[in-house]
Amino acid sequence: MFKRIDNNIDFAENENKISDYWNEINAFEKSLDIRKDSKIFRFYDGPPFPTGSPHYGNLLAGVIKDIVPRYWTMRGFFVERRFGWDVHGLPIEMEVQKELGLEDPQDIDDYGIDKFNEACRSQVQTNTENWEKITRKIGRWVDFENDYKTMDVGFMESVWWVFKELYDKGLIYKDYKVLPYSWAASTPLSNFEANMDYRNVEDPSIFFQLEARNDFNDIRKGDYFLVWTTTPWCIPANLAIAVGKDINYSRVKIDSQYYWIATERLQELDSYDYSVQGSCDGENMIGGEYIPAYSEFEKENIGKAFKLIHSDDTNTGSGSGLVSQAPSYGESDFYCLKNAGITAIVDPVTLAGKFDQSVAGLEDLNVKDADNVIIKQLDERGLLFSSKREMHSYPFCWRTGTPLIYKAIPTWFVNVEKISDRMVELNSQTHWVPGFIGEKRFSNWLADARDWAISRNRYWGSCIPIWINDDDPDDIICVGSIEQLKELSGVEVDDLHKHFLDEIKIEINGKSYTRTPEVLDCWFESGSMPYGQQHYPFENSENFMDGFPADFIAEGLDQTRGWFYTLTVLAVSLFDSVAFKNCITTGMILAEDGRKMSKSLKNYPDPEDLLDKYGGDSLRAYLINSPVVRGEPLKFSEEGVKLVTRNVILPLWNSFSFFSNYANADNITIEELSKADPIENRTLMDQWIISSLQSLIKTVNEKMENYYLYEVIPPLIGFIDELTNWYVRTNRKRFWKEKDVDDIDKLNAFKTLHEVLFEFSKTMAPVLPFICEEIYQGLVQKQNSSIHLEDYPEANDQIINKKLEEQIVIAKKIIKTGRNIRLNLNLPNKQPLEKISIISNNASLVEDIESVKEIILDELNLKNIVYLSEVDDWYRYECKPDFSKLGPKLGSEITNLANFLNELEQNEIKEIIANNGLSYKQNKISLNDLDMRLVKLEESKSHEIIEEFSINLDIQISNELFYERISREIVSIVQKQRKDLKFDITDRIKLNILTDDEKAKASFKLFNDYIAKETLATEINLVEKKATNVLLDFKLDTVIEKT
RNA sequence: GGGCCUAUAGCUCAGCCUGGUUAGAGCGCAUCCCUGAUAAGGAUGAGGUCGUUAGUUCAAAUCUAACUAGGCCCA
Repeated sequence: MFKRIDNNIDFAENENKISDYWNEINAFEKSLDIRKDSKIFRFYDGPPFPTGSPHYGNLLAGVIKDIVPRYWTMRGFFVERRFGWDVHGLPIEMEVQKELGLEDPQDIDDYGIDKFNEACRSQVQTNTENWEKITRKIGRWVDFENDYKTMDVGFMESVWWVFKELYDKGLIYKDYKVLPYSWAASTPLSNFEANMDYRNVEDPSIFFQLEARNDFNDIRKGDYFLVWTTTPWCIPANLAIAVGKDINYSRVKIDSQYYWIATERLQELDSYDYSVQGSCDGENMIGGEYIPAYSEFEKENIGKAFKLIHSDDTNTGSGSGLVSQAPSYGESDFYCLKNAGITAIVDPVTLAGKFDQSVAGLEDLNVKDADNVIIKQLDERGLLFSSKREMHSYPFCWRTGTPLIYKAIPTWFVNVEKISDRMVELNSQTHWVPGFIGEKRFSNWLADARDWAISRNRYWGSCIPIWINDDDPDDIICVGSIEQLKELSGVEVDDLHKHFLDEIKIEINGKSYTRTPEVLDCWFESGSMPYGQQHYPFENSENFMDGFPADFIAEGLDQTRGWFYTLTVLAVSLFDSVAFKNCITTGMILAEDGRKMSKSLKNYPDPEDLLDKYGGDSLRAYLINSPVVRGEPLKFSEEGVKLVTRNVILPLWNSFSFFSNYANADNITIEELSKADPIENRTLMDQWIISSLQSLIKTVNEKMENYYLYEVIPPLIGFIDELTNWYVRTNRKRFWKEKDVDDIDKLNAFKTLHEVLFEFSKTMAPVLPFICEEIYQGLVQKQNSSIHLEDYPEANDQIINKKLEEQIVIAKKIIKTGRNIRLNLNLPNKQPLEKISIISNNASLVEDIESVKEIILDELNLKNIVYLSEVDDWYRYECKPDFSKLGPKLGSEITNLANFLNELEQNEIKEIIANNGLSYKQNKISLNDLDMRLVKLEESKSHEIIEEFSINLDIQISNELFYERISREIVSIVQKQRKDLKFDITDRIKLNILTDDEKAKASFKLFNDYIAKETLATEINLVEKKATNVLLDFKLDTVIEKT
């Protein structure tokens, strides 16, 4: 027995029940178990940071990472889905620091690194619960028990292996790198982190003057270079001045002094009385020497530094065209000096962001506080030319909120530049969706890749496994496993965190080695996840390659520089291979106002609340049917989620509840359904909906196999519309026919709908796992079953009937136009009409329409279709060139042709049609190259053109037709009454019709059987009486009661 | 400063790759119809200098260039 379904379903609550059911029967485990020996489809879960609760971007990624694995599982693959956690790194450390009230690294050292790291470990565990809850609510099946965390000892050991492999290949080196540096967190940051908090702040903008040491080309000894900077604190470490070799510079006289400034920046001197004494290009100045503002580092670097050098970054948009260069404090400065052959570097600033003791007057000053002191010192030395303050955008530490500085830090690098060409080459093997992400954005990024700084001066992370000789910094040992560490040090550890390793010394031949203190960038770990999650190569080494590279990964656009990149760098370095074969990249989800979603602005609905309101399926459908799956941004709107619920989920549910309720009412069982006719003996509509579904399945499989999710969802949703608005609506009557009248047709209808719902919910199951499960359960009624254990449907070409599908398209057009005619003439559909004329001389069209005749008659409430071939009585032709076809052939001549065609007479056009074309100025033009349009001869509301033919509705209403109208109105009234009185759909009634109108009585006489049948009236009486309710142009009452 | 993406109806977006003379949908709005599957459905209508400018072309929303604005990533 099929169940009675309450239409007022609460989707969220229902989903919760389904989740429980899945847990009960271990559906997820089972779906993996039954595929255990199948071919492997390898999926990598991109590890999220478990800080805060998941946002819509995480949910979107989760949805895609659910749809694709569900699909391939149903296609018969074994798809392991292990949840991954990226638990190391600054975010967690900062959370813990805040909780423990530890402000800076000194505090952490005092508190104890061991206690601090253990606090981080337990913080991770508390944060993960939220994720599990929401993951369940969006219906994602993923293994939380057999998850991997980057802090697992196995994972960390694999990271060591990765590191050592790279080290052995010569891809790891140590150098200075100028990095965004947070003095408060006492650590260099990634550029990514540095970009997270740019603020507009006021900083000094000063011109200072440095004296030329010697004559050099056009430069005279004693001339001053006007140098510009917005970071005065860098001046003590200044080692060069950058000019642009193609920029023109002027030698200017003010009073008795000579200054050099870019010619285009002379406006800076407008308030001075100056005269230009000469000029030359920067090219000629390169190599000139000057006397630095601070003498502290002069001696050791004189001759090597304090020179004019070229920089591409010099411009004349602001400043003076001469830029102060301090290689320790600016990345471009660092590279400019390197390119100019200057290797000197000085750095008087400590890791705490304060000056050390080397510069007089600046001792222990924070760099930002030093700005003013330095300006004063310059002034005292007569070197300050001018000073003001300017607003500009400056990076701040995203965690501590203090300004970042740039600083040369001893850093461990991966030599990415060495492999970047190979990365680009290999990347072409990966199938990116959408394509432009991989072909353009990611490929460009790989081509321009810079070496990757992988060390962090922090605590909670994988450790760099390098031990350095205490007496010789060039003598280092890279350790690749716990076993090797034991051999070298005699200590066996079962945890590889910093507080377990820092104490371990390696002694060899009387030499003592100590571990380098840095930890690894946590991106190094996320890039290592293919190996880490398997504890490769310490375990799983035999079958590792079965699942590498991944068949599929998915993340947001932001990960092109993150996870996608680190996976690629490491896979190319280790195996000369891509890390993933298929990658779906999603766009960013913005708030409805188009800005970033921001917790403080509260410009978006809370994900959990939203899920509780609309359910996971709705959110899934909304996200997956949006621009994000094409890599474009989505402005998230709750209204959009609501609309999807209404337009997709509800109609689907309604078509199921329709089936189930009527099957229940008629006691139809699954066994009985099997007695239905084979498809080819069922009605055209039955064959049509089945054929449409098979065509859909074909398309869906094609698109899914290529990961084009955004081309899958629209056809799926389109089918729901076909099913509910065409199939169910046009076939309703067959379902509620009385028993014993036409049982086999009824059974066929039920069987068809059952079949279609069954196949369709399987097709839709990866996308909408909850509602499809619920429908499936209702349809199959099998204990411990789940739709997600089924095989995915594959199209059966035998039952695809393209011709029929096209015929229905024509029928739909006729029905639509017919309804329009009724609307314009104020002829409601309840009024039956005698006939419709199809006006065409195309025999095959007549044939097509004839085969779907019944549908048209039914939908338009007509008695007959007639075919008229005297088209001249109805419409004429207008003829234009088909520009897209003839344009390339004729060129400018096409305008003349258009004019020529426009002036043709009807008989001339007909001749063209008869000749199947014409010749025009030596060009043969076939009928196909022309654009024929039909135009009505007379203005008529009942006659309309439909592309290549026209229809005319007979609008004469005979008495008989009007009586029939009345009977339909009566049925409608009674049905409404039944509904208002909350009668069950199966309740039989006694019906009294009260009226004294002659037409109504006539109608009753003719149609009382019809009325009785439609309203399930077992008894029906006409009572001659004055009535009160107005019906059409008379009065009539109906009274019903249950029998 | 660089790379990539976006700009089309009041709002959200198709169409652009492959140029073709009537630029489409959904929502919203207005009017109407239908309803014993309906937190529904259907129809009709109003609503567009296709971001700006220049170019290529017989023909530009579509191709090219520059510009403007926004986004993402990088510097």
